[in-house]
Amino acid sequence: MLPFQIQLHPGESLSEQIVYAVKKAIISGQLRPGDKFPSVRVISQELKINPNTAHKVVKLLEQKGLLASTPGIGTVVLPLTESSDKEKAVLLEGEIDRVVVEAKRLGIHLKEILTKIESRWSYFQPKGKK
Amino acid sequence: MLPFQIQLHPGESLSEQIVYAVKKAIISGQLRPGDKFPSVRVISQELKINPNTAHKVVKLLEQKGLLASTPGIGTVVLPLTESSDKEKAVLLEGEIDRVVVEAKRLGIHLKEILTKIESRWSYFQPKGKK
DNA sequence: TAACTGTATTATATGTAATCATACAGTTAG
DNA sequence: CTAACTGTATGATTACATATAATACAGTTA
Repeated sequence: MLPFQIQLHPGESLSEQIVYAVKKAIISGQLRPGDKFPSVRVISQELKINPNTAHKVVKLLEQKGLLASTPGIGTVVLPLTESSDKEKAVLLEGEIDRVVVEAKRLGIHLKEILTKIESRWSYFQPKGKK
Repeated sequence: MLPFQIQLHPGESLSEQIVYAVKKAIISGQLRPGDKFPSVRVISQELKINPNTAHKVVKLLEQKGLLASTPGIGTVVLPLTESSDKEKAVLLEGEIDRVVVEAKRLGIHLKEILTKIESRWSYFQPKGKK
């Protein structure tokens, strides 16, 4: 059993979908700093994907600073780090604009968006489990 | 001169980039309901892209209900329509989650996100021009 | 009629994603 | 030491989406 949930959708990039699922698991506390991350081979077997694709996922998440790999040992989950202002700016200008543009297109009101953001924020809030 | 601004970035889908630029122009009031939309051939010349790609853009925007095309006549901008609850749900579950997940990963606070959303909301607000 | 519109077709080049198959080197339990 | 696990690297292949290219056709309008 993998330490994150994922339901693969056809048409989208496999690796991107998995990367996103792992991100969710980490920020929601399902995967905690220090936790052992499943090996490339285990992931490929569980998800029935090619080991190369699984390795690509781990490599991407390592580049983003979410995981750390050591040859011969394995991969572990890193603590969430405060990001630079530049990284923040990229997010704020990119992802947020996308939400705002789509919301306006669909005729959704500002208040509705703000409420939903807060709602999802709580949804992903780590619970103190275990 | 095209009625929308765009600066093409390499690596991303041409058509998707243009579709997004047009969306921005419409929701910000740069393109208004009833306005004539440039022809496939004009777009292809101005942006130096293939007519087929330009046509694909128009077709996509028509499917999403932003434009309406009539053979022999041309293409016009449609008014923004209230969307169904299903469309809203898709946005809210998809794009919003993406923002929330990324924000949490980068260690940004909820308040910061809400403030930025409001800020961008005003930024795209149509001004009463002309 | 001429010049504009949207639309359709077929072919081609390109880039990327994912697979398959191997291989190598570091670590660790037995 | 050996076996079995780790991450990592490489090359070949398949599949698919994107964008281009070159035409062609039909409706509209001055």
